[in-house]
Amino acid sequence: MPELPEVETIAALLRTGGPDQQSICGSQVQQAQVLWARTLANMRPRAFCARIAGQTVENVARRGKFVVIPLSQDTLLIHLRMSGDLRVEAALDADGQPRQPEKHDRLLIDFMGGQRLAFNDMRKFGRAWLTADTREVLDRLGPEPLDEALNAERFHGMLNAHNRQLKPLLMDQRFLAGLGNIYTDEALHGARLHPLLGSGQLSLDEAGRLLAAIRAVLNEGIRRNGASIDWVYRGGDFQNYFRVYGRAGQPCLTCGTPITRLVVGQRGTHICPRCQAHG
DNA sequence: CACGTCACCTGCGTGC
DNA sequence: TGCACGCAGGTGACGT
Repeated sequence: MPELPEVETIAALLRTGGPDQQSICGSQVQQAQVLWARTLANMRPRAFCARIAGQTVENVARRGKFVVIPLSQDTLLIHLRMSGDLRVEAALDADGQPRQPEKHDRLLIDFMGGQRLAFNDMRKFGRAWLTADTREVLDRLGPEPLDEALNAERFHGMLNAHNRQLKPLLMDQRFLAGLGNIYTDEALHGARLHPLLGSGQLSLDEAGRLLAAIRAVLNEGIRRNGASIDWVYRGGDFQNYFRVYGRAGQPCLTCGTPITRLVVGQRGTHICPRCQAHG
């Protein structure tokens, strides 16, 4: 799934529009269709459709990996998990008939004025919440890695408050909001840190390096409109600039040593064994 | 508290 | 060709 840069790209496209689509801001919901009930995290389909109808989209933002869509009464929160995607299209086809859902569409929101927001999610892991109080969903998230209020000293303190394997800690959304498997591997390589290092052992210098590397990969991901892999989210090209992720056996772009793959916390993990020597 | 395992889902690539 | 298996950008519930 989309990690922070992909979610940011998707949210920005919905908020400001793009070459082939308009912004959804200011649009009023005409009706919704729920094609897979479990996509709704906190409501049943009938209640969701009744409650969202008539509300107007005020903005589209992001918090961690959540797409945050404030409406006139409630807020729609969407988490894309592994395979989710959001697209905007015309609600009616060329003949004026309601457009048929695409394969794996789970939720459709039609607006007055003829636009449709479609939540497509092959693996059905994605979730949507409609709530008047976003805190009940977002409260558990850690800080935003790109928030300037976070600095090396604070980050060092956060890391040292635990003694956990570095990679699973970075991917824990309660610790820091937005990193997933790809950007974590890329950031650890950028910081020359092994994913299994104990977070409690990092020095201030290492914490500062790690925070800078996290921001560098996230900012580059955003600048390139995210990564597009296989059938999941298309649009960005950051996948062409990975330095370790998916490159097992290929030379490290820094030192030439073959990249190796290991498993950390059940997730495929890619490192340069020379640049990221353990201990 | 930290870590491992499994569950939730569908689809693709690989090897027999 | 068929089929089993491993793998996939995430998260949460358990058990140890």
